[in-house]
Amino acid sequence: MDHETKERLETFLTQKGLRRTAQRAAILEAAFGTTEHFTAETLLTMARDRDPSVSRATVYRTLALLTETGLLKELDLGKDFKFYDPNYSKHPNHHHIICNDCDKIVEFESKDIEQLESEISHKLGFTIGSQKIEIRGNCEDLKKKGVCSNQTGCEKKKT
Amino acid sequence: MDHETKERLETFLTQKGLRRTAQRAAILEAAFGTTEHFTAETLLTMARDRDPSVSRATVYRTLALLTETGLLKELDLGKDFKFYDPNYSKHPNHHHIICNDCDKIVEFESKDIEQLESEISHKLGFTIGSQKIEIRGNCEDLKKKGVCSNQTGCEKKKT
DNA sequence: TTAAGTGCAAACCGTTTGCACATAC
DNA sequence: GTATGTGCAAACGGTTTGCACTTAA
Repeated sequence: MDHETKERLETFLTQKGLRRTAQRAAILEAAFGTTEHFTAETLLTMARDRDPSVSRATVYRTLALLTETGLLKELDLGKDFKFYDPNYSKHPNHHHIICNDCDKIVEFESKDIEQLESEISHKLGFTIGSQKIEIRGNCEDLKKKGVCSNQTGCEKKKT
Repeated sequence: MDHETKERLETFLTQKGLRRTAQRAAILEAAFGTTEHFTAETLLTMARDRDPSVSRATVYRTLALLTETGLLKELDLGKDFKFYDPNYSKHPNHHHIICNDCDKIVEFESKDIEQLESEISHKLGFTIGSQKIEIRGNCEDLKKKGVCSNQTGCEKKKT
């Protein structure tokens, strides 16, 4: 976790008047110690690696705090559970391209597309709020290696 | 429901070897008798207006058949339930702009955006599959009239 | 006649919440 | 000391499913 992120998290705790608990520390380190997208369940696992006492309830409660402050972005990728994106506050305008084979997620930005969307919205009588683009396709790994690099990205289990 | 749609539904039933039941008829008429997006629950209500014997289970089972055949498009609009789009098979490349105030959904297409997305995907090493764009904003109704036209679009209740 | 379809109620599963206990301040 | 935070288990809500009954073909 870089220094800037650490500082942002400190500010977050202070401004909201939140207590520094061991569980919150473990969850924050887990969430922002990666640039990968994760689910509530994988975050629980990662946080428990740091502090086994972390409960599922606290993970969900902390996720709610982080998303409403904008430190995490909630993603709806068509699965029946949510993903969380720890890169959003640094790159608020990025979009996602997702591999259908291995669920690998790559981020991109495009001023051109944003401009076009803005024009279309205006023509349709809308004041634009947010834009979300999700491209699905196939990454090169399957073709090249016969298997994607990330086949294990989505399995989940309870404890 | 126009003649072309009717024909498509006939083909759908025949090709899948599905029986023509009163309940299916009611659900199909409800689903394709509108160009609006709907939820499973609103479809249940609409189908029951035609045949009160329709059950929630049959609605869900029929929705599964229609989406896997491509006659309906399942939409994930960030709510905790799914929307279904009956216009998709006629306009497979359209996207959505949604009013944050009233949940009004307007559809649009853009070859330019598709082209840009295609280029970006290629650069990132992806073979493009599908593209999904969701713009959120505010429609003009609230500003003009002080209220959106569609405030009742999303409430749901069980029976 | 009989396999496909249906309604009902229970199960499912990710997420939320009430409550009693623990703890940061 | 006390309000905030926590773990646990139960509740929640949209969706799915097992089962016995119905019905189209």
